[in-house]
Amino acid sequence: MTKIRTRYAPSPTGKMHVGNLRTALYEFLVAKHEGGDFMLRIEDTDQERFVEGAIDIINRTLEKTGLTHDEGPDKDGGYGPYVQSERVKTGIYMKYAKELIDKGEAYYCFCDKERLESLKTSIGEDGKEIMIYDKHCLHLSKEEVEANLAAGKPFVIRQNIPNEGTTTFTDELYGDITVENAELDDMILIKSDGYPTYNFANVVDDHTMNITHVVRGNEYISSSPKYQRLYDAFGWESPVYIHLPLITDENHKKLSKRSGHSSFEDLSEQGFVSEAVVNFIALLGWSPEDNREIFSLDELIKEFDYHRISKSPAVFDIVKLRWMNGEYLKAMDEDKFMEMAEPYLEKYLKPGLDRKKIGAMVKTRIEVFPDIEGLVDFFNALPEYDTEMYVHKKMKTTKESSLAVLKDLLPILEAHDDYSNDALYALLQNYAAEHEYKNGYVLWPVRTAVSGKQMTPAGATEIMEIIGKEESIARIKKGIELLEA
RNA sequence: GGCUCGUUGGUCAAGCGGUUAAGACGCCGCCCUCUCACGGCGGAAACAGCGGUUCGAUUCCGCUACGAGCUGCCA
Repeated sequence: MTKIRTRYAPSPTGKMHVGNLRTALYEFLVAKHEGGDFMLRIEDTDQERFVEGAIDIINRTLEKTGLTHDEGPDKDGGYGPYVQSERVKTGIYMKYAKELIDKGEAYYCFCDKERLESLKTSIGEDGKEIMIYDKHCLHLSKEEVEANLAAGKPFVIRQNIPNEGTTTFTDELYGDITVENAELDDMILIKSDGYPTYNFANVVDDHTMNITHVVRGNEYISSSPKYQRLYDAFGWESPVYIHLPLITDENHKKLSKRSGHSSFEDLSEQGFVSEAVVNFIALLGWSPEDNREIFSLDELIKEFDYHRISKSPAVFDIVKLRWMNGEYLKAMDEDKFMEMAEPYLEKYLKPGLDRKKIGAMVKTRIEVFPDIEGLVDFFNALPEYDTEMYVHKKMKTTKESSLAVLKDLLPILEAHDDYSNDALYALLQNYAAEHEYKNGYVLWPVRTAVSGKQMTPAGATEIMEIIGKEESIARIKKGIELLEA
């Protein structure tokens, strides 16, 4: 069996969309699962849409996600160049286009904008326009074509598709797909600027670069019959096609910038770790044989069987991604977690607080790093709070009981000097036992007083350990004051 | 409008003619517990509709509905 070769062929037009990232991931996995090669090819034939810096984003994203390519612009594997604009200079596309013209499978077209415009017909209420080229230039005589060319008249080269018959191609997931040739437009192969269209370049490149498996988004299914005709016209063996289902937003529409999490960069900024993102999108449209959900990239390579890719579109559920990210955070070793959490802790905590202790508290309680802010804010300063918080049914506490406990405890805590968690806990537990109170009966009011919050990432005594004796006493006094008011 | 593809709980999904139709997220309840979270246990919740084929359809076929994609000198 020949070695599998796949390619990720993005056009450098901006951020890395998660749909594109998933395509890249699947292409990578299809190849790596069988020990094949994964290649990066830059499709920049549309100079108008080219965005400066977009190639850097692609490279950076691929690197961060671990989708390392075996060949690409920066890694020659003997099939270069790997950037289409550079391939244009080699004349490869024009050469193959002319070959098609010789075979009668393509032809020069000199129609100008106005004529093309007149071919448009609008349909439906929304004023949508469609255009089917009428093969006008196909009927030009050889002499006319020569004359036009000699006169330097701008031209494009179109694919010649007959009006009769059908064309069939085979997708690994969707099976045979057949369309009437009459439905197929004579698409442009070479643009008037001499650049090939994606439609043409992709066929020429995939063949000349020896790509065995073409993995791409579902949106290409409609044009695949045209590509198939190109392969057939050249007499080339067509690659294995694997078309991927769409990823949509919660409204089942194409993921857009508006959703706020449509690109890998957005997600990184929102505090998601790349391993979780990769794991999550792997499961958007593919599932393993067993019920496992947490996969490292290496495990994905091992388990990935492209036959199990689904055919229906998937909604990008940010809530589940958050859960998965939380799983990654919990499983992360302490050092790495602290390293990644540090910038956030530093940002959200005032100096002097024990960031290491607080980081450990927060580890099982956050899903993404920015969640830290809302959990630790009370360490910096006691927030304003409602004394209703002292009332807790299960702890059997009321405002009165809380006030009594706090007043009772104040001198004890003032006299006590060891503000370590263990010592404080022993002290309070002891106090509760002496008075035959349940632990919660005394700990609830203390925790409320020192935090001013309904819920905290730590217990009363842990909080006191962090903020220290002076601040603890001050907050308890404040609590007494509020309760007495 | 035409063509193509799709349709299992709110979401991701297993299933590939006979099942009490998995599992996960989310939601709810209980337990654990110095609150919350973690963890453990349990619950509600689905085969789009209609016709075939078949002894038997979520699974196969057709139609309808709904959704999506394509219909660019964009990819």
